[in-house]
Amino acid sequence: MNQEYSGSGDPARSLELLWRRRPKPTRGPKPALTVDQIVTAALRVADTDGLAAMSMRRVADDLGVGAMTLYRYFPGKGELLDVMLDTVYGELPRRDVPGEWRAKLDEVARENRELYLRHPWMLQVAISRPPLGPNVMAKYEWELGAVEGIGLSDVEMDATVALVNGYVHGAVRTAVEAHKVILRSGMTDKEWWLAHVPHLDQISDLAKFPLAARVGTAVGSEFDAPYDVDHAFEYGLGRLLDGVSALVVNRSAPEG
Amino acid sequence: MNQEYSGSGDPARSLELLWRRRPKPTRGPKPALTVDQIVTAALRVADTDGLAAMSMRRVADDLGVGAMTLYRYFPGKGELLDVMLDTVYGELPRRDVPGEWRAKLDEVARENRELYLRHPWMLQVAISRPPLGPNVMAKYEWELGAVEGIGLSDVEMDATVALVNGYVHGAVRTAVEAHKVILRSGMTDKEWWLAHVPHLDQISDLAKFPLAARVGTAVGSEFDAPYDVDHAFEYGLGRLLDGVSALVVNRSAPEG
DNA sequence: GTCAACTGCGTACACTGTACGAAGTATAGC
DNA sequence: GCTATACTTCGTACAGTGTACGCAGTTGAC
Repeated sequence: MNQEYSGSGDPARSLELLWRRRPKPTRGPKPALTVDQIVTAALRVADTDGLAAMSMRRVADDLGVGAMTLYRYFPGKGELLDVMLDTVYGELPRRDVPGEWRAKLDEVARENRELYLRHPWMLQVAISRPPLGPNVMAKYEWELGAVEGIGLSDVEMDATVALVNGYVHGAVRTAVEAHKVILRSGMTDKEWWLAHVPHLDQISDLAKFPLAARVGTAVGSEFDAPYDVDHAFEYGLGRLLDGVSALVVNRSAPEG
Repeated sequence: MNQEYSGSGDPARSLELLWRRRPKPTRGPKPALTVDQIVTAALRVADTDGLAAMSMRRVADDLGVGAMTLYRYFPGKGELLDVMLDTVYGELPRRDVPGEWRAKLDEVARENRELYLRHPWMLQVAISRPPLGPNVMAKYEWELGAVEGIGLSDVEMDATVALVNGYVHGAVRTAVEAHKVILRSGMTDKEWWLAHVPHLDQISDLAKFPLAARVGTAVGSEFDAPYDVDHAFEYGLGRLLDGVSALVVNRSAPEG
């Protein structure tokens, strides 16, 4: 499976694609496709068969054109990924939760989680710099709104949003990988652990790792139900927001 | 660039490789290589030229053998990656910091960070299930030791360690990607932002995203020095440990 | 009518992991 | 010492990948 890279070519060309501001050509044959058609087809492939299946040839095949045709619309695969990302970010409801910052940040985390679960291929795209399309901009604006006016500096606001997003990314990726490996191997975590323990114990006395043996067994026994994946997510998010809370409280009472 | 997958084949064979417990063959020609030699060569390639360059052919070339020779020692690339991972985990100093759990968890985070920075290719390996080699076991044992005896359940201990490790993984990956993209594009974040803003403002009124424009500019202006990357790491880690602290304090005084 | 701009796309290149099978070598058992 | 067998190295082949290049056909501007 591939970890793809979002594009970092000519800014003007990228923004043109993201905002669909490409000037229509006057001469020459009418283009047979549109950017939207290609993005839709690519998203269909990625959603159903995963990012690894989303090759230029496969997307072109699904559209009934030759592979090289796509390069008339996108400079390369990276730019196509950029537009795919911006497009799915448009699915975020971006609800404005009433109340204090914590409820808002919580909503940010949950909506992002839902989005990742709906489009797991997103987790495999390394975004070095965000594609500045309409939906990415709106997402960032909405996320910053959750922590605006609570006493954080601009840089701290960005760091906080990035912290939450980073957490959600990592947590969902772990959960999705865990699920995929169960499908691939046909073994649950418990079965996997139980298949290894006898060999491991024979090769090297497990008593040398008492905590690992105890906790590993406890985790293996309890983490078979999907409930526990949700539970792990809630646990981490709770800790994270508690941590942000400690900072915010500090800022509200700067005498500390 | 590839995101590689660690192997999930036959447990007995994998453990044999990780612990170097392969029974020596009696008949036939003497093997020209050892597992350690191959792992060392593979690590050299990955460390210097990145994970994408670490192909079976390249490693074999560096060893002066044919590509298929490696398959006499490893079932596949995934298993080679497993042994590489376990090997580099052996570089962790695993210092026992005196004092309370927070200092110990802090040390866990910092040592893991150092390791990722020394072997950035680790960030691209999707570990669905950890390779249960000697160093991975020792690492897990050491990490659990940081949160043992402070009132958490076994599952909570595992979740806490996973939370810290997940944070470090995400934070370092972001920092490393940011650094790589600067080298690739020849632009700092600030330059990149300043190259996009004019086009962006022309395409769509930036005033529609007031927070994003304000914070984006602030972040772009301030985050050019390496100091700030460290600062972001410290900020996130501080928040995280604060959050864990809130839970631990709660457990110490169960009347809450 | 001509030309330039534009379209789709076939072919080619340098890669990847690894299945298969051929050819050579060292040893266990006699 | 001979042979069968287990074991080695490794060349070739296959089905993929992104995309550079260039050709052929189509359209609107002049």
